[in-house]
Amino acid sequence: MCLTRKVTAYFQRYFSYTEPLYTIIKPNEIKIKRGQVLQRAGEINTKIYLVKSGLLRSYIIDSKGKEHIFLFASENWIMTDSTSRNLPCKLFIDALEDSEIKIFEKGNEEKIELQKILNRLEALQNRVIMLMSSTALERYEHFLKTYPEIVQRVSQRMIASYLGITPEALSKVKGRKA
Amino acid sequence: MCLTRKVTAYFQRYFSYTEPLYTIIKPNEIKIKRGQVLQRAGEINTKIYLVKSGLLRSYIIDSKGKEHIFLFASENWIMTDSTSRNLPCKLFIDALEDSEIKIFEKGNEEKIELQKILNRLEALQNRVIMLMSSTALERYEHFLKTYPEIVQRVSQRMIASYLGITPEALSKVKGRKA
DNA sequence: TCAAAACATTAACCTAGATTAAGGTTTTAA
DNA sequence: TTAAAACCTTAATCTAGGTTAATGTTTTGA
Repeated sequence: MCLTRKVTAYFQRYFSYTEPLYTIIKPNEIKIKRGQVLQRAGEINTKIYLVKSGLLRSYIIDSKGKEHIFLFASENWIMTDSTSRNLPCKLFIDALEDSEIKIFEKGNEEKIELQKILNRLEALQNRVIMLMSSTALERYEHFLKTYPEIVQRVSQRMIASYLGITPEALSKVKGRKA
Repeated sequence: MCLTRKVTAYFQRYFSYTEPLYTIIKPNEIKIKRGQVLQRAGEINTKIYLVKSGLLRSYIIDSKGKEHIFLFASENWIMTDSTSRNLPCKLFIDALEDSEIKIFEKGNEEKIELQKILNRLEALQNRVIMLMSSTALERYEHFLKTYPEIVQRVSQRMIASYLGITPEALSKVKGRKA
Protein backbone atom coordinates (compact mmCIF):
# COMPACT_ATOMS: atom_id res chain seq x y z
CA MET A 1 0.00 0.00 0.00
CA CYS A 2 2.78 2.33 0.98
CA LEU A 3 4.77 1.12 -1.97
CA THR A 4 1.82 1.69 -4.28
CA ARG A 5 1.56 5.24 -3.10
CA LYS A 6 5.25 5.95 -3.61
CA VAL A 7 5.38 4.36 -7.02
CA THR A 8 2.30 6.29 -8.07
CA ALA A 9 3.79 9.59 -6.93
CA TYR A 10 7.01 8.91 -8.78
CA PHE A 11 5.17 7.86 -11.88
CA GLN A 12 3.04 10.98 -11.98
CA ARG A 13 5.86 13.35 -11.21
CA TYR A 14 8.64 11.95 -13.30
CA PHE A 15 7.27 9.82 -16.07
CA SER A 16 3.76 10.76 -17.03
CA TYR A 17 4.67 14.18 -18.26
CA THR A 18 1.87 15.98 -20.02
CA GLU A 19 1.55 19.62 -20.95
CA PRO A 20 -0.53 21.37 -18.30
CA LEU A 21 -4.15 21.79 -19.29
CA TYR A 22 -5.32 25.32 -18.95
CA THR A 23 -7.76 27.84 -20.33
CA ILE A 24 -6.60 31.32 -21.21
CA ILE A 25 -8.88 33.88 -19.57
CA LYS A 26 -7.04 36.99 -20.69
CA PRO A 27 -3.44 37.80 -21.59
CA ASN A 28 -1.26 36.47 -18.75
CA GLU A 29 -4.18 34.95 -16.92
CA ILE A 30 -5.17 31.28 -16.97
CA LYS A 31 -7.60 28.90 -15.35
CA ILE A 32 -6.49 25.37 -14.36
CA LYS A 33 -8.17 22.32 -12.92
CA ARG A 34 -7.36 20.71 -9.60
CA GLY A 35 -4.41 18.37 -9.92
CA GLN A 36 -2.76 20.17 -12.85
CA VAL A 37 1.00 20.53 -12.51
CA LEU A 38 2.42 23.97 -13.27
CA GLN A 39 6.08 23.19 -12.66
CA ARG A 40 8.33 20.20 -12.07
CA ALA A 41 11.65 20.18 -10.19
CA GLY A 42 14.61 20.01 -12.55
CA GLU A 43 12.89 22.06 -15.23
CA ILE A 44 13.77 25.65 -15.92
CA ASN A 45 10.71 27.74 -15.24
CA THR A 46 10.71 31.51 -15.54
CA LYS A 47 7.18 32.15 -14.28
CA ILE A 48 5.84 33.71 -11.13
CA TYR A 49 2.24 32.84 -10.37
CA LEU A 50 -0.19 35.10 -8.55
CA VAL A 51 -3.26 33.25 -7.29
CA LYS A 52 -6.51 35.09 -8.09
CA SER A 53 -8.70 32.23 -6.84
CA GLY A 54 -8.16 28.65 -5.78
CA LEU A 55 -5.23 27.04 -4.03
CA LEU A 56 -1.74 26.03 -5.17
CA ARG A 57 0.98 24.17 -3.38
CA SER A 58 4.73 23.90 -3.93
CA TYR A 59 6.68 20.93 -2.65
CA ILE A 60 9.92 19.03 -3.01
CA ILE A 61 10.54 15.34 -3.39
CA ASP A 62 13.59 14.33 -1.36
CA SER A 63 16.25 11.72 -2.09
CA LYS A 64 14.08 9.04 -0.48
CA GLY A 65 11.09 9.90 -2.67
CA LYS A 66 9.12 11.68 0.04
CA GLU A 67 7.13 14.85 -0.55
CA HIS A 68 7.54 17.89 1.69
CA ILE A 69 5.18 20.81 1.16
CA PHE A 70 7.08 24.06 0.93
CA LEU A 71 4.19 26.55 0.83
CA PHE A 72 0.51 26.83 0.10
CA ALA A 73 -0.70 29.83 -1.89
CA SER A 74 -4.32 30.93 -1.80
CA GLU A 75 -5.97 34.15 -3.03
CA ASN A 76 -3.52 37.05 -3.46
CA TRP A 77 -0.38 35.11 -2.62
CA ILE A 78 2.55 34.62 -4.94
CA MET A 79 3.64 31.13 -5.90
CA THR A 80 7.04 30.60 -7.47
CA ASP A 81 10.36 28.84 -7.15
CA SER A 82 12.83 31.53 -6.09
CA THR A 83 15.76 29.80 -7.80
CA SER A 84 17.49 32.18 -10.26
CA ARG A 85 15.72 32.16 -13.56
CA ASN A 86 18.40 30.36 -15.59
CA LEU A 87 18.81 27.44 -13.16
CA PRO A 88 16.73 24.27 -12.71
CA CYS A 89 13.91 24.63 -10.19
CA LYS A 90 13.80 22.69 -6.96
CA LEU A 91 10.06 22.80 -6.40
CA PHE A 92 7.04 21.12 -7.89
CA ILE A 93 3.97 23.32 -8.15
CA ASP A 94 0.44 22.01 -8.63
CA ALA A 95 -3.15 23.01 -7.99
CA LEU A 96 -5.05 21.65 -4.98
CA GLU A 97 -8.24 23.32 -6.23
CA ASP A 98 -9.46 24.63 -9.56
CA SER A 99 -7.62 27.95 -9.74
CA GLU A 100 -7.32 31.20 -11.64
CA ILE A 101 -3.79 32.46 -11.93
CA LYS A 102 -2.06 35.57 -13.16
CA ILE A 103 1.37 34.93 -14.66
CA PHE A 104 4.45 37.15 -14.40
CA GLU A 105 7.92 36.55 -15.79
CA LYS A 106 10.98 36.36 -13.56
CA GLY A 107 13.09 39.41 -14.35
CA ASN A 108 9.98 41.59 -14.29
CA GLU A 109 9.50 41.46 -10.54
CA GLU A 110 9.04 45.21 -10.42
CA LYS A 111 5.62 44.67 -12.01
CA ILE A 112 4.53 42.77 -8.92
CA GLU A 113 3.20 44.76 -6.00
CA LEU A 114 6.20 45.07 -3.66
CA GLN A 115 4.09 44.28 -0.61
CA LYS A 116 3.39 40.79 -1.97
CA ILE A 117 7.12 40.09 -2.14
CA LEU A 118 7.58 41.41 1.39
CA ASN A 119 4.70 39.21 2.59
CA ARG A 120 6.45 36.25 1.06
CA LEU A 121 9.68 37.12 2.89
CA GLU A 122 7.81 37.40 6.17
CA ALA A 123 6.05 34.06 5.61
CA LEU A 124 9.35 32.34 4.83
CA GLN A 125 11.00 33.87 7.87
CA ASN A 126 8.22 32.55 10.08
CA ARG A 127 8.48 29.18 8.41
CA VAL A 128 12.20 28.89 9.22
CA ILE A 129 11.67 30.08 12.80
CA MET A 130 8.92 27.51 13.33
CA LEU A 131 10.93 24.66 11.82
CA MET A 132 13.98 25.48 13.90
CA SER A 133 12.56 26.19 17.31
CA SER A 134 9.15 24.58 17.85
CA THR A 135 7.81 21.10 18.53
CA ALA A 136 5.35 19.39 16.21
CA LEU A 137 2.49 20.37 18.54
CA GLU A 138 3.53 24.03 18.61
CA ARG A 139 3.88 24.13 14.83
CA TYR A 140 0.45 22.57 14.42
CA GLU A 141 -1.20 25.07 16.74
CA HIS A 142 0.58 27.94 15.04
CA PHE A 143 -0.64 26.69 11.66
CA LEU A 144 -4.27 26.43 12.87
CA LYS A 145 -4.11 29.98 14.18
CA THR A 146 -2.24 31.52 11.25
CA TYR A 147 -3.96 29.81 8.31
CA PRO A 148 -7.45 28.82 9.52
CA GLU A 149 -8.86 29.08 5.99
CA ILE A 150 -6.24 26.68 4.57
CA VAL A 151 -6.94 24.13 7.33
CA GLN A 152 -10.48 23.71 5.99
CA ARG A 153 -9.33 23.13 2.44
CA VAL A 154 -6.56 20.52 2.64
CA SER A 155 -6.13 16.98 3.97
CA GLN A 156 -4.40 16.01 7.20
CA ARG A 157 -1.72 14.48 5.05
CA MET A 158 -1.00 17.88 3.46
CA ILE A 159 -0.93 19.65 6.81
CA ALA A 160 1.50 17.08 8.22
CA SER A 161 3.71 17.48 5.17
CA TYR A 162 3.72 21.27 5.58
CA LEU A 163 4.58 20.95 9.28
CA GLY A 164 7.50 18.69 8.45
CA ILE A 165 6.11 15.57 10.16
CA THR A 166 4.40 12.35 9.05
CA PRO A 167 0.58 11.97 9.00
CA GLU A 168 1.00 9.35 11.76
CA ALA A 169 2.82 11.87 13.95
CA LEU A 170 0.10 14.47 13.30
CA SER A 171 -2.58 12.00 14.36
CA LYS A 172 -0.62 11.37 17.55
CA VAL A 173 -0.31 15.11 18.25
CA LYS A 174 -4.04 15.66 17.71
CA GLY A 175 -4.83 12.68 19.94
CA ARG A 176 -2.70 14.11 22.74
CA LYS A 177 -4.37 17.51 22.41
CA ALA A 178 -7.83 16.00 23.06
CA MET B 1 28.69 25.42 33.26
CA CYS B 2 25.66 24.98 31.05
CA LEU B 3 23.63 27.01 33.48
CA THR B 4 26.23 29.76 33.54
CA ARG B 5 26.10 29.99 29.77
CA LYS B 6 22.32 30.23 29.66
CA VAL B 7 22.09 32.78 32.41
CA THR B 8 24.75 34.87 30.75
CA ALA B 9 22.94 34.82 27.42
CA TYR B 10 19.70 35.86 29.06
CA PHE B 11 21.37 38.60 31.03
CA GLN B 12 23.03 40.10 27.99
CA ARG B 13 19.99 39.89 25.78
CA TYR B 14 17.24 40.91 28.12
CA PHE B 15 18.63 42.88 31.01
CA SER B 16 21.89 44.58 30.15
CA TYR B 17 20.38 46.83 27.53
CA THR B 18 22.70 49.49 26.26
CA GLU B 19 22.45 51.69 23.23
CA PRO B 20 24.49 50.18 20.40
CA LEU B 21 27.90 51.76 20.03
CA TYR B 22 28.61 52.87 16.52
CA THR B 23 30.55 55.40 14.49
CA ILE B 24 28.83 57.30 11.72
CA ILE B 25 30.87 57.01 8.55
CA LYS B 26 28.54 58.92 6.27
CA PRO B 27 24.78 59.55 6.19
CA ASN B 28 23.08 56.12 6.58
CA GLU B 29 26.33 54.31 7.01
CA ILE B 30 27.83 53.16 10.32
CA LYS B 31 30.71 51.16 11.69
CA ILE B 32 30.20 48.83 14.67
CA LYS B 33 32.41 46.63 16.78
CA ARG B 34 32.14 42.88 17.09
CA GLY B 35 29.52 41.91 19.66
CA GLN B 36 27.39 45.02 19.25
CA VAL B 37 23.65 44.32 19.16
CA LEU B 38 21.70 46.07 16.40
CA GLN B 39 18.26 44.72 17.23
CA ARG B 40 16.51 42.79 20.01
CA ALA B 41 13.43 40.58 19.63
CA GLY B 42 10.31 42.28 20.95
CA GLU B 43 11.46 45.72 19.89
CA ILE B 44 10.03 47.55 16.94
CA ASN B 45 12.82 48.11 14.46
CA THR B 46 12.28 49.75 11.10
CA LYS B 47 15.76 49.28 9.73
CA ILE B 48 17.18 47.14 6.96
CA TYR B 49 20.92 46.61 7.13
CA LEU B 50 23.15 46.08 4.13
CA VAL B 51 26.56 44.69 5.07
CA LYS B 52 29.42 46.55 3.36
CA SER B 53 32.10 44.67 5.31
CA GLY B 54 32.16 42.32 8.27
CA LEU B 55 29.66 39.71 9.39
CA LEU B 56 26.26 39.92 11.08
CA ARG B 57 24.00 37.20 12.38
CA SER B 58 20.30 37.10 13.20
CA TYR B 59 18.91 34.59 15.65
CA ILE B 60 15.95 33.80 17.84
CA ILE B 61 15.83 32.74 21.46
CA ASP B 62 13.14 30.07 21.90
CA SER B 63 10.81 29.44 24.83
CA LYS B 64 13.47 27.29 26.52
CA GLY B 65 16.10 30.03 26.24
CA LYS B 66 18.03 28.45 23.41
CA GLU B 67 19.51 30.39 20.51
CA HIS B 68 18.90 29.39 16.90
CA ILE B 69 20.77 31.24 14.20
CA PHE B 70 18.42 32.37 11.45
CA LEU B 71 20.91 33.75 8.92
CA PHE B 72 24.43 35.04 8.60
CA ALA B 73 25.03 38.11 6.45
CA SER B 74 28.43 38.94 5.05
CA GLU B 75 29.50 41.45 2.39
CA ASN B 76 26.65 42.56 0.11
CA TRP B 77 23.90 40.65 1.89
CA ILE B 78 20.87 42.20 3.49
CA MET B 79 20.18 41.68 7.16
CA THR B 80 16.76 42.47 8.57
CA ASP B 81 13.77 41.08 10.39
CA SER B 82 11.06 40.72 7.75
CA THR B 83 8.26 41.27 10.25
CA SER B 84 5.97 44.17 9.15
CA ARG B 85 7.43 47.45 10.24
CA ASN B 86 4.84 48.29 12.93
CA LEU B 87 5.06 44.94 14.74
CA PRO B 88 7.59 43.67 17.28
CA CYS B 89 10.55 41.86 15.74
CA LYS B 90 11.25 38.22 16.31
CA LEU B 91 14.97 38.26 15.64
CA PHE B 92 18.04 39.44 17.46
CA ILE B 93 20.74 40.90 15.25
CA ASP B 94 24.36 41.36 16.28
CA ALA B 95 27.83 41.63 14.79
CA LEU B 96 30.16 38.62 14.73
CA GLU B 97 32.97 40.81 13.35
CA ASP B 98 33.67 44.53 13.27
CA SER B 99 31.37 45.65 10.45
CA GLU B 100 30.44 48.52 8.20
CA ILE B 101 26.76 48.76 7.49
CA LYS B 102 24.50 50.79 5.25
CA ILE B 103 21.07 51.45 6.73
CA PHE B 104 17.74 51.58 4.87
CA GLU B 105 14.28 52.16 6.28
CA LYS B 106 11.50 49.61 5.92
CA GLY B 107 8.93 51.16 3.60
CA ASN B 108 11.69 52.31 1.26
CA GLU B 109 12.54 48.87 -0.07
CA GLU B 110 12.45 50.19 -3.62
CA LYS B 111 15.76 51.93 -2.83
CA ILE B 112 17.38 48.52 -2.35
CA GLU B 113 18.68 46.74 -5.41
CA LEU B 114 15.91 44.29 -6.28
CA GLN B 115 18.39 41.47 -6.89
CA LYS B 116 19.44 41.57 -3.23
CA ILE B 117 15.85 40.96 -2.17
CA LEU B 118 15.55 38.11 -4.68
CA ASN B 119 18.80 36.62 -3.36
CA ARG B 120 17.33 36.71 0.11
CA LEU B 121 14.22 34.89 -1.08
CA GLU B 122 16.33 32.21 -2.72
CA ALA B 123 18.48 31.79 0.38
CA LEU B 124 15.39 31.43 2.57
CA GLN B 125 13.83 28.93 0.17
CA ASN B 126 16.98 26.81 0.31
CA ARG B 127 17.01 27.12 4.09
CA VAL B 128 13.47 25.74 4.37
CA ILE B 129 14.16 22.94 1.89
CA MET B 130 17.29 21.91 3.81
CA LEU B 131 15.57 22.00 7.20
CA MET B 132 12.63 19.94 5.95
CA SER B 133 14.27 17.26 3.88
CA SER B 134 17.90 16.66 4.85
CA THR B 135 19.77 14.97 7.68
CA ALA B 136 22.23 16.84 9.87
CA LEU B 137 25.11 15.45 7.82
CA GLU B 138 23.58 16.54 4.51
CA ARG B 139 22.86 20.02 5.88
CA TYR B 140 26.44 20.31 7.15
CA GLU B 141 27.92 19.31 3.81
CA HIS B 142 25.60 21.68 1.95
CA PHE B 143 26.66 24.49 4.27
CA LEU B 144 30.37 23.79 3.72
CA LYS B 145 29.84 23.85 -0.04
CA THR B 146 27.51 26.85 -0.18
CA TYR B 147 29.16 29.18 2.35
CA PRO B 148 32.86 28.19 2.46
CA GLU B 149 33.90 31.73 3.39
CA ILE B 150 31.53 31.80 6.39
CA VAL B 151 32.83 28.45 7.64
CA GLN B 152 36.25 30.03 8.21
CA ARG B 153 34.86 32.92 10.18
CA VAL B 154 32.51 31.42 12.78
CA SER B 155 32.70 28.86 15.58
CA GLN B 156 31.43 25.28 15.41
CA ARG B 157 28.78 26.33 17.89
CA MET B 158 27.45 28.92 15.42
CA ILE B 159 27.46 26.47 12.54
CA ALA B 160 25.57 23.91 14.62
CA SER B 161 23.05 26.55 15.61
CA TYR B 162 22.54 27.54 11.97
CA LEU B 163 22.08 23.91 10.97
CA GLY B 164 19.44 23.42 13.65
CA ILE B 165 21.42 20.94 15.75
CA THR B 166 23.46 21.02 18.96
CA PRO B 167 27.25 21.46 18.96
CA GLU B 168 27.47 17.92 20.38
CA ALA B 169 25.56 16.54 17.40
CA LEU B 170 27.79 18.48 14.99
CA SER B 171 30.90 16.99 16.62
CA LYS B 172 29.38 13.55 16.18
CA VAL B 173 28.60 14.21 12.50
CA LYS B 174 32.15 15.43 11.87
CA GLY B 175 33.54 12.41 13.67
CA ARG B 176 31.50 10.06 11.51
CA LYS B 177 32.65 11.83 8.35
CA ALA B 178 36.33 11.21 9.17
C1' DT C 1 -21.99 2.43 -9.32
C1' DC C 2 -18.42 0.18 -7.46
C1' DA C 3 -13.65 -1.36 -7.25
C1' DA C 4 -9.25 0.74 -6.54
C1' DA C 5 -6.78 4.22 -4.56
C1' DA C 6 -6.08 7.49 -1.19
C1' DC C 7 -6.88 8.91 3.49
C1' DA C 8 -7.01 8.73 8.67
C1' DT C 9 -6.01 6.61 12.82
C1' DT C 10 -3.87 3.50 16.37
C1' DA C 11 -0.15 0.85 18.05
C1' DA C 12 4.44 -1.46 18.49
C1' DC C 13 8.97 -0.68 17.71
C1' DC C 14 13.15 2.07 16.03
C1' DT C 15 16.52 5.90 15.40
C1' DA C 16 18.52 10.63 14.74
C1' DG C 17 19.59 13.86 17.39
C1' DA C 18 18.89 15.99 22.31
C1' DT C 19 20.43 16.02 26.99
C1' DT C 20 23.66 15.62 30.56
C1' DA C 21 28.14 15.28 32.16
C1' DA C 22 32.99 15.58 32.16
C1' DG C 23 37.70 16.94 30.57
C1' DG C 24 40.81 19.37 27.84
C1' DT C 25 41.68 23.71 24.97
C1' DT C 26 41.21 28.42 23.50
C1' DT C 27 39.62 33.09 24.09
C1' DT C 28 38.54 37.10 26.65
C1' DA C 29 38.82 40.84 29.57
C1' DA C 30 40.30 42.93 33.88
C1' DT D 1 49.16 37.86 32.70
C1' DT D 2 46.03 35.07 34.27
C1' DA D 3 41.51 33.53 36.02
C1' DA D 4 37.04 33.06 34.22
C1' DA D 5 34.35 32.16 30.52
C1' DA D 6 33.54 30.09 26.31
C1' DC D 7 34.55 26.45 23.23
C1' DC D 8 35.17 21.60 21.46
C1' DT D 9 34.83 16.84 21.86
C1' DT D 10 33.51 12.17 23.58
C1' DA D 11 30.34 9.20 25.72
C1' DA D 12 26.17 7.40 28.15
C1' DT D 13 21.41 7.87 28.25
C1' DC D 14 16.85 9.65 26.74
C1' DT D 15 12.96 11.04 23.66
C1' DA D 16 10.28 13.17 19.79
C1' DG D 17 9.04 11.79 15.92
C1' DG D 18 9.84 8.16 12.12
C1' DT D 19 8.76 3.50 10.35
C1' DT D 20 6.00 -0.33 9.66
C1' DA D 21 1.78 -2.54 9.80
C1' DA D 22 -3.05 -3.20 10.22
C1' DT D 23 -8.00 -1.60 10.02
C1' DG D 24 -11.64 1.14 8.75
C1' DT D 25 -13.36 5.23 5.95
C1' DT D 26 -13.68 8.36 2.12
C1' DT D 27 -12.78 9.74 -2.54
C1' DT D 28 -12.09 8.94 -7.30
C1' DG D 29 -12.64 7.74 -11.89
C1' DA D 30 -13.76 4.25 -15.47
